[in-house]
Amino acid sequence: MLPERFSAKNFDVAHIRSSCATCSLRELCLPVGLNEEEVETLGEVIVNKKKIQRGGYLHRTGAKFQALYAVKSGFLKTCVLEEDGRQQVTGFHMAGELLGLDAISTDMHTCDAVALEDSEVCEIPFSRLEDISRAIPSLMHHFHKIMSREIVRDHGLMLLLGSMKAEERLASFLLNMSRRFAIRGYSETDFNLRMTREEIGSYLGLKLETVSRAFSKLQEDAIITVNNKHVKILNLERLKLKMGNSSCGT
Amino acid sequence: MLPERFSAKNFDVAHIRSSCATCSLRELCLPVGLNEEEVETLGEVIVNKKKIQRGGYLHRTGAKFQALYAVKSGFLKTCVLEEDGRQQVTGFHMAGELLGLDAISTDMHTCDAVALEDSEVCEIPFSRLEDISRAIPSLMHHFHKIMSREIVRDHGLMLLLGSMKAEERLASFLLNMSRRFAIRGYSETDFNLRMTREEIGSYLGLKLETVSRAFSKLQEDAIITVNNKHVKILNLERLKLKMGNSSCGT
DNA sequence: CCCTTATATTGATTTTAGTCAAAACCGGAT
DNA sequence: ATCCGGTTTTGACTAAAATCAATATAAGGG
Repeated sequence: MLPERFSAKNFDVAHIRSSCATCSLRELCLPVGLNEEEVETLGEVIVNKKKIQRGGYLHRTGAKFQALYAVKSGFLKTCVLEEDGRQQVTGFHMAGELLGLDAISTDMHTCDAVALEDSEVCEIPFSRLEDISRAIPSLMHHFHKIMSREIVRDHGLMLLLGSMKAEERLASFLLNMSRRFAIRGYSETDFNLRMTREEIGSYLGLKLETVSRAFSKLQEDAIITVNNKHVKILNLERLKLKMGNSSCGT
Repeated sequence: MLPERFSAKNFDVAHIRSSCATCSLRELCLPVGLNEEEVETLGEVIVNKKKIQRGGYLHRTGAKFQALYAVKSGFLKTCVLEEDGRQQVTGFHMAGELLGLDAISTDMHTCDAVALEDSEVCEIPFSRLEDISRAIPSLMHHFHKIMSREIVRDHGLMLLLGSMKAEERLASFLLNMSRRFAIRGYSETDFNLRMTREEIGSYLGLKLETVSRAFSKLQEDAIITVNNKHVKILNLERLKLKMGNSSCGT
């Protein structure tokens, strides 16, 4: 039931003092293999727990950067906006994921982070994280990996935005959601989306009507069923095929 | 003539022993304000200088990650490819910029890096950079800023790919090139592009014909002149307007 | 519970970019 | 200089998604 990562050998849950630390550790140190003392050290960094109501902002563009945020529970989106009001959702974020990496660059947040459902995050003061990184090289290295992974993820999204058709984009998106739910121990074929068609569209570079049509098309083809935000994947394999081949099949 | 950054107060060119170090320092430590000793230390990290011929690969997808590369001279592109042959140029890179950040994530390069003209790069062994970061906190922090900036850059590109029309994308691209040439002391209104229309198209999520038409359109409107790879920006302000407003003006 | 508002679906039409094809152009090699 | 392959431009046509518009459906507040 629980995600596989929770069984990591070097990790003993008894050493984590707050449940808040747990959430950050999941992303930040579980795969590192810290010893008990190191986990203690890190646990001390993660101080504040914040609750954000559905629709509330975790941070806004331009706000001073103080801390990274590890999502403890809930679901958030991040989005950047142009002066002319154009908006782009740059990501959806669920438990165990890290937010705010973009803000290190200029000490200001470059995007809005909005809760799509009531959420909890842990604050990780960044300067303290850097200090501790010096003492724990494996933590530093792991942090670098996390940042790098974010870059790789963005490149994947650029490929999607630059070269896929509407249906392929949606298939890709659904498979991504599916995988992330699976990692967290939820069903990979049956889930509720938290975001609107418009938000999906923004993320995928499509208008909401196009997203809706793409959903309908996948349903017609009996690859998924969709009722509003509730999605069932009937045929994972065919969904993967949809993503890969614009020329092949219907 | 020389970019403004070269006059940074805490930087004395006499302490840099190899010209190779110079190139990396430009990206990696100039803005940090290292003292002389620290610059020495960093200088020792940057060992190999590599030359890559036009058309040659700096690294290929899947290759083992050993080092970051700082571009010393020349011009490179990075691109990711899908199994089905689909390709997306994820960036163009010129002197002073850092390549390979994506590879930290999995210890493998996730993209190809190809020289678009004869180029030179400095190798920065990553594990040594991490070691030295421990000794020089400001260097570590600056490195984090560089990674973060890459994420911000990617978000900008996602906004472009997700919400701009062909002409806006091209305008945005030309302004980006213009700015980067300007930083390096070259003309911001008169330059030669190193990449083909196809590569520009891939980067912008457009087909080469569409790129060509967009060039022609900007020329018709007397905003630029274009002869093959040679571009002159006649009216920077109007070019900026093109980028910002899909609805406004012709 | 109903009412109001936000969200989602579907259709008709227009706009945009992609595709296919031909011609012009450029640059490097002989 | 000339030839050749790769690149660029332009045109005609097609495909895809955006836009406009009308309903339909769901969700939240009183």
